[in-house]
Amino acid sequence: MTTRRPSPQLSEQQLAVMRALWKLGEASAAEVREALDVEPIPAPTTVATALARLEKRGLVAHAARGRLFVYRALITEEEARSGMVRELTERLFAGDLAQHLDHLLASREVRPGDLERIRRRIEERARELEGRDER
Amino acid sequence: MTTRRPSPQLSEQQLAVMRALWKLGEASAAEVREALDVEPIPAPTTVATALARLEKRGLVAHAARGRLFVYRALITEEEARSGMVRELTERLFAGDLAQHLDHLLASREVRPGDLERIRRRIEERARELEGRDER
DNA sequence: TATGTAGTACTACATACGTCGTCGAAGGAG
DNA sequence: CTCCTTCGACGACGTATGTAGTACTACATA
Repeated sequence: MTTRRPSPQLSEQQLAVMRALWKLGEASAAEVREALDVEPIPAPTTVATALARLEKRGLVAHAARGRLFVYRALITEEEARSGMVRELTERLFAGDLAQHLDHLLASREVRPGDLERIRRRIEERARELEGRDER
Repeated sequence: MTTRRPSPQLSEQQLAVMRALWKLGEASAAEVREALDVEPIPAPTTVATALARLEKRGLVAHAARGRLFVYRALITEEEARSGMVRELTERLFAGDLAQHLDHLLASREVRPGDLERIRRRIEERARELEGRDER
């Protein structure tokens, strides 16, 4: 079911915060800050602000543990990824997944190994879709 | 070499303006506005502001034709697309193209027809990458 | 009990963007 | 020559975001 989900557009900094939460599960602002993989490490208040804003957007939530706030992500990494990728497909390829795939395959950085890997994926996918997806 | 290109992150509205320019080649702000595929159609000044800001970012340029400004895109649609897709691959898949492809193939919206199409694409690509030194 | 510390809340400032209103100059219509 | 229309220049306002200082508060400790 397609639950109403907040828009998944995340900036690099916001993604960094979410990644920390995905990794840690639950964490205080300070712990998130420790786990951030960015440089320079922002001030503690910066991280707190980022978390508060993400909460306002409905992407994270917090619970009070004593007077410490413990945050957790409300969407999974996979959901965030899917949303952002879908958004790009929408924007750039009018929602046409195949065009998006085409574009990637045409890109300069494709290596022969990638093709092999994708071939296998396609066969897997084809088998998956065979028995199930008829309407 | 990789010429320093302006960051390709474009919002939906900015993309709409760029699309108009790509379609028209050269156009005044009013012509761009006419060609915009958005609703509601923004005020003329809104389009002018958008163009001015895109120019500040180095994505478009203008020349005076009489007292009218004629704008043109400084990047191609393909360049914009590539930049934005690359950026997403970077952000979400640590730059790993194959992972990005995997993700698309795993997506719910893949249809059997897409797979066929991609299969052919892959074979083309494979031939291209192989016969590199003899063309 | 007096304080220092830690942690959230609030405020602030800058940039980017979507959206326009208004002003002023430059031409065209009379 | 005067008035109206047109178009760029500028400024404005609201939201989102990155970044952080300051204020307030509650707990631990001397």
